Amino acid sequence: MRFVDGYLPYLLARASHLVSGGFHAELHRRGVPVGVWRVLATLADGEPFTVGELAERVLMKQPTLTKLVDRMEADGLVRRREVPGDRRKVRVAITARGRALLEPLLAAARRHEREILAIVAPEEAELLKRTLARLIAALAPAPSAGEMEEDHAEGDDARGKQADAAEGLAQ
Amino acid sequence: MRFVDGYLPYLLARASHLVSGGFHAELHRRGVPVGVWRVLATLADGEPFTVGELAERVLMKQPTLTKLVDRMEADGLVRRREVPGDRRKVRVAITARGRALLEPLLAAARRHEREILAIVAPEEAELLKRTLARLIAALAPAPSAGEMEEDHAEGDDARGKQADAAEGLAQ
DNA sequence: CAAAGATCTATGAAAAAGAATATTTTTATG
DNA sequence: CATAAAAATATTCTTTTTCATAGATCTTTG
Repeated sequence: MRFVDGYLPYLLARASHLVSGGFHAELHRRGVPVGVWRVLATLADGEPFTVGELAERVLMKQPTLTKLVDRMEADGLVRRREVPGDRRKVRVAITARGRALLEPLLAAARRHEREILAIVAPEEAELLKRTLARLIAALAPAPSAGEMEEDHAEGDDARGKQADAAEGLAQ
Repeated sequence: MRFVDGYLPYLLARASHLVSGGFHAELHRRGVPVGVWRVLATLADGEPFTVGELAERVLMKQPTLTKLVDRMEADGLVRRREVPGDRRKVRVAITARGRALLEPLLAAARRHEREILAIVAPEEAELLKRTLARLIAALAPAPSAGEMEEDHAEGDDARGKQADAAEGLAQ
């Protein structure tokens, strides 16, 4: 057996690549860049994120995301709003237009996920998700404990959200 | 819970990103681009691959890989050799120089993988790998049944090695 | 409280990736 | 067998990403 075939990082990378591949093809047909999808999906529930937080979540470098947000803002898909307490930060929120673009993509994504999940047994799928979540929790940078303020009054967007609990970070 | 937090493709992508992240930082310190590592690791056991096969395995587009191979060939890390039966194809093989660069990276990669595996229970880790392998097998393009000829006689390279790392690093 | 350091986003130049297509060789077809 | 279609790699041109750093604001501390 070749080295990479048993190497966890490679298995993860390849599985990720293949799993996302099908949906990315779908995005491509619709003319939606992958980054745009990822940003919109992350902002789906209406809670805005700062550029840094968002970059971390969409797995991009901060300058890359800044420029992507520039483009998306120009297209009216998201907008920047200032953060009350801290004028260095900027929060990125989805707009109604962004939501309109996102909606059918979300539906397609759910369909696609179902196809993927059909490949493995249901309990196995559950365990897979849990294990991945554990890896993520153990490796993701700790949210700096001040990230859970609640004050972003929605302007043009309706939404409710649910800032959730502090991360485990045991290990 | 946010949409993406339960969405398998995202869990895979983020876990992959975080898991590889630590090692990529190590590569960066050593001045080795990620693509170079991936190509060398894929060629580690000496078997050469055509550009297309290699691109599929290292998760790059073919033109991207062609250009990476150009650079690596210029650096003497790999070399192209023609394929006997088909003059369209080119096989990319690791060189002694490439192997020399790879060796310590492999050791570091094994160390890193051990750290990661320590996060989850051993049986869980095994199941994780198996599940990922199953997804990959189900989604990867079928090898066209003619890919398994054996004739790559090594020219300038010594073969067979086994740099395995000791290093505890349990946690 | 002023200065130094840290944090956050943006920017600019350089490198890499991507899309489309050219080129060469192989395979299939009438 | 000639020609059309397919396949594999390379190339060109454009867009995106990356690296390094600037600019601005916040935090710490002597």
